[in-house]
Amino acid sequence: MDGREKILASGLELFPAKGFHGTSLRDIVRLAGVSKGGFYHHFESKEELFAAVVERTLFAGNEQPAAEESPSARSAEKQIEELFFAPLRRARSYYAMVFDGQKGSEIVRKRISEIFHHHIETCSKLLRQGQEQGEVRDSIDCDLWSLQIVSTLEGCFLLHSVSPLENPEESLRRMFDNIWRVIRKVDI
Amino acid sequence: MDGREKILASGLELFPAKGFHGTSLRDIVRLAGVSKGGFYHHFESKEELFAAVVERTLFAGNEQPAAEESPSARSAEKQIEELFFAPLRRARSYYAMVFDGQKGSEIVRKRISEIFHHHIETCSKLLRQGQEQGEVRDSIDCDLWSLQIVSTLEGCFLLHSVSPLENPEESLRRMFDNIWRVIRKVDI
Amino acid sequence: MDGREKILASGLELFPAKGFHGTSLRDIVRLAGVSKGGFYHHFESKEELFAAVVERTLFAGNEQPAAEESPSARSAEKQIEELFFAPLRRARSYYAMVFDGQKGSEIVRKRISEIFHHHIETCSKLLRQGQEQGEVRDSIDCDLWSLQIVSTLEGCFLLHSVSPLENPEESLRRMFDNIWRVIRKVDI
Amino acid sequence: MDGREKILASGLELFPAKGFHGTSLRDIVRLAGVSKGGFYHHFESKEELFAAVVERTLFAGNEQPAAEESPSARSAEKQIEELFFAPLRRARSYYAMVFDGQKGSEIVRKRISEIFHHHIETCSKLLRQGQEQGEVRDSIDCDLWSLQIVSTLEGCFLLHSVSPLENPEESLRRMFDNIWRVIRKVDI
DNA sequence: CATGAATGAGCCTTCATTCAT
DNA sequence: AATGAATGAAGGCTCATTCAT
Repeated sequence: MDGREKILASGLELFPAKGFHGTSLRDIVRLAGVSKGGFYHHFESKEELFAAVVERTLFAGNEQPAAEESPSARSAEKQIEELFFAPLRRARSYYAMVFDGQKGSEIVRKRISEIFHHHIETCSKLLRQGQEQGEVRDSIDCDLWSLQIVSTLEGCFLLHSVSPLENPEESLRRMFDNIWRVIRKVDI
Repeated sequence: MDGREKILASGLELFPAKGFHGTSLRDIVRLAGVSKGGFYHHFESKEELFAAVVERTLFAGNEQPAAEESPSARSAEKQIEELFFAPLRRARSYYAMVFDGQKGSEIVRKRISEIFHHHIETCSKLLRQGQEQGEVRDSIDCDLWSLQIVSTLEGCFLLHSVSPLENPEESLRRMFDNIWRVIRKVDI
Repeated sequence: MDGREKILASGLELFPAKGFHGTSLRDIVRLAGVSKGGFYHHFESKEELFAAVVERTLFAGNEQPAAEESPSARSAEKQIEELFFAPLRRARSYYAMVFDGQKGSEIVRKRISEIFHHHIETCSKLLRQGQEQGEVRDSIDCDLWSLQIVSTLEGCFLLHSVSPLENPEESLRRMFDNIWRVIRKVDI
Repeated sequence: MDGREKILASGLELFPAKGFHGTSLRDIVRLAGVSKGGFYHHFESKEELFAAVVERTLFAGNEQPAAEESPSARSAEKQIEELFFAPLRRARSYYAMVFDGQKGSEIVRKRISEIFHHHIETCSKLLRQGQEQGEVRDSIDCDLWSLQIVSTLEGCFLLHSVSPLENPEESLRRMFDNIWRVIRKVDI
């Protein structure tokens, strides 16, 4: 493993664990066993290393499905599943890396966690109310659908925040409709 | 508007725009028109202000639906919609605030944006392939459902990263099933 | 107990425990249960309070012997003993208060402690060597006299540092002679 | 003289003159002619430099006697004298450095000085009273022995305050006895 | 008498980056 | 290619003190 690779490995370990700002160059070069000069020999800046680490984290191991151009024999479902299930473990690393605001701040992390839970529980309760009032199908698992609704919305907000969607409100509304078409008691 | 309120207003403006680490106390107190000492008279730390700003951003204006205990006359759908659509605008602020890693780093921001787009497009392409092969309903909007799939997964990862779900893989798989039950050509 | 007295009591508690610089006005007024304004109503500055606390610590309870002018019936030994033994307990408070340099600095405190011990042990060892070589009386307790020698010297340095003696080297040498006249094997 | 040495030299000059808290890093690096970053390249903290300076002040030049293991030809008296007289000049630096409480506070310094003098004078007066009443040998120099008594006690308090003695009262009493055995008129 | 919000200079420390060797 | 001493701006935060109320 040469210098560049050792530095990348350090980044892969430190950024997810401590975030961008929580990781100093000193940490990186110490773990990698290179000098500061050595670091700048391989990377232009700390940021460049971070970008490289994000890249590896999100992509490592699933470039193949994307590259596939010809209609595949495998089902779309299978392929999509593969495309997204593989990153599950990497995903936490990724968010940990990028969600820098909460690092080192138990106060903030806890508060955000509480807020998310509050959303999920409120939604779940409303779904159960809907069941009681004959608006929502009795057969659905309110906790699961609550998670699904909140996940969808949070995910959409997230995507929109990183790179603006053209018409986020419209998109959200249509995704919302998709969900309600399934869980509403009287199908249209 | 007294000192504390002016500081909060500054935080509400600066954190979403420049992230936690990108916003210095100097920026905050200058904008608020108070002294550094004044800041620490009202808040214990920069972090405490950040937590307060996160709170306001995510909660301001929609505590009411949660508080409602008695079965409401309004439909669950309507209420859930209200619960989550109101925060749409605030949400971007929120993610911008918390997604600190990308602040001040155009390289990284762009790369993450590219990666998300790549996911969405790959998924969309696979859905179209599925339509061609008779696996996926012809009537669905592949772009919308691709966005919905990616949003759901990203949102779930996000929730899991902030506060671990009990069985994230199982939950993800069941949400995935929910989706495929709708878009698969042959209903079960 | 009025305001001034409550503040003094706080100082008496905090300065010995945390030193001058380790004790903030905030600590003082909080413990005393007065406002900052209240503090400055009773004392001109933090320093003035410190001086008042030093005063009380070193003098409380033994002004009497000093005031006594007429030849007393009690023996000088008894009186000197009373003069200096009473402050034993206060003394630690006093030094703790004034030895500010080591507060909050375990490194420094430990090092100084080591150095003192090293002095005492070295001296003790030399005395024992002296006994073996017939220079020092066999009957003396080397550990005790080592402590006595070091105490005398440290104390002299200390006095000299706070307010310069006229001829410290001469004084030290004569005190040293006083000691050796007692412990040397062959009395002159 | 390299960076580290220049910084140490600055510490050796500034800490004794202005105390730990009275000396700012700015002072140190300015005098040493290095940058703040440079300082932290050589020392972990201001405290570490302080510890290093204490070390040099108290030990420079007299490690040798301590190292000597084999019975020496020189007399114990000579060696002890060397061990402790050398530090006389350094001692003032040392106490000045560590007695931070009085720095910048003429009020306090003066008061402490007064108190010490008061002790010495009171003791001297009592000794003279003892001479008049036939309790104390006429031949002793009351001023010198007063200084010796106060030095011994202050030194003992000091040692005890920095690192507690096992039985300070007992030790004090025995040292006191040692002194009185010499100065009391009627030997027992 | 008493309050406590406000001050702002100053504190120690960290940081990514540079460059002579 | 590699080193690591040096940089110095900027960081968050504390402090004794003041003063309008």
